[in-house]
Amino acid sequence: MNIKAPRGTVDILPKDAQKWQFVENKIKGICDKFHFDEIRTPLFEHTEVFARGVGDSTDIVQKEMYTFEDRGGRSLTLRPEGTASVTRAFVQNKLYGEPNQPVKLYYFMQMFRNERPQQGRTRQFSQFGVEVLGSADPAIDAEVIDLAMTVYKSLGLTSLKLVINSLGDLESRTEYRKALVEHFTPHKAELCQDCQNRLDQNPLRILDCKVDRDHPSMKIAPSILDYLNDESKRYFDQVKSYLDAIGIPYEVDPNLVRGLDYYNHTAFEIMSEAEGFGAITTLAGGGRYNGLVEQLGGPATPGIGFGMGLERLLLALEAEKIDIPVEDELDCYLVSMGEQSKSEAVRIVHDLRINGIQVDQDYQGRKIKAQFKAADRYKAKYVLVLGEEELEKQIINVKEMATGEQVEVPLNQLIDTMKEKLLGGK
RNA sequence: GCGGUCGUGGCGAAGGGGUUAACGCACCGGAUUGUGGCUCCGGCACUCGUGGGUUCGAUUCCCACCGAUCGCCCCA
Repeated sequence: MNIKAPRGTVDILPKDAQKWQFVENKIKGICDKFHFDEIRTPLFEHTEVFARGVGDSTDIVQKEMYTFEDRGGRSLTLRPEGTASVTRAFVQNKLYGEPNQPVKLYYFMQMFRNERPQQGRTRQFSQFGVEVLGSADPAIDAEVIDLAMTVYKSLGLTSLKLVINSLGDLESRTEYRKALVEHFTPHKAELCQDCQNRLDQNPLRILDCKVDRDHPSMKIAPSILDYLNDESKRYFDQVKSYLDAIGIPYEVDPNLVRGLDYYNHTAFEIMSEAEGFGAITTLAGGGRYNGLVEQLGGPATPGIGFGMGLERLLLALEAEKIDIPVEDELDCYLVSMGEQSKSEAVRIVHDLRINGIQVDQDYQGRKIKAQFKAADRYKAKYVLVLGEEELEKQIINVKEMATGEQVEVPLNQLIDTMKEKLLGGK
């Protein structure tokens, strides 16, 4: 039997799980302020959802999906990203018919992509994401970006860079695509294999190719910004002016095209510039996808969202040396000895717990001294000592570990006493 | 899919062809027959990722494979 977790998957052990909880709770609090509601969708979808939603020409669909057949011969795929799934749910459940529009959703979901793992990239990973469906107001674009930035800032990150671009509407994009094909075709033979394919399938993606980055034709390639029609240009300007109004600095990068097919108008990416961060610096990416709902069979509905990598968020926190508070103290530890005290100990532990007191005891058959050592290791604030003597007198010894002071408490007053000490009498 | 580095106890880590594989941390027991954090003493790897080869003999040398990790393409 292979007892190792599959490549590209990791266990999140208790110490780290606390960090995850902290981060998740923080983010949920922010989503609440922004008035977003949570959505949860299935771990897998019919393969077409991603093939059509994400786009056939993308790396995700072409080589990274975990696709399998179920027993009925249906092709299913573990979700590689959130937007297509959420949009499918939006269409299927007719959320476009809800009175409250736009529909503002957030999610915490596991994603799966079959890639070679490295720092900040695993085959199963976690994303926090947001999708707003039903509004084409540039102010909501700014709000979505604001939400992402607020998450990072509230956790204490400072070395961030927001990059934005506009891919324009369908008309602008079509014009631009034509111009790019014209521009690159004479150089086709000099481009990398990937880019030669991209020229036919998705010429925009040539722009963010790292291999051909320094090719002379790249530097003089037409810019999308020159091909935006008036409406697209106005939309982009408004998004930028709202960002200015909020006070979020950004950098416009005409080469930022994003990997997925469904984007138009606003595209953005947030990167970490922290020292010692790995080779992968993208923390979050997103954009507007006004045609996606229709593509998945719903009524024409604009949408915008982003996906934020949580593993990368935690890496960024580490890189900026931001400590996440980890709760590692224990209110009480009960030390008992002797057969008779054991059943009394079991009862006391139960009673304390249902009265709101955190307490644990020994289950290893340890001696007194070792039980105290354990209590010390657990950073117990109080040790409750129960032995034959105490039992006989119907009392229990309560020792405060920090001071070493120990007092006798009648058994029937233990709960009140501990509530008093730990919960301030509440 | 491709390239670099690495693979010795729970963790960190030394070593090097030859009777018992350092050391540190952690853990367990004792000194202290019912009280922690300090100290001292003791215990804790049928064995050095797996398989094969060289050799009288390999954890140490060679090969293959597997795994981890970092990087490339791309992305969260």
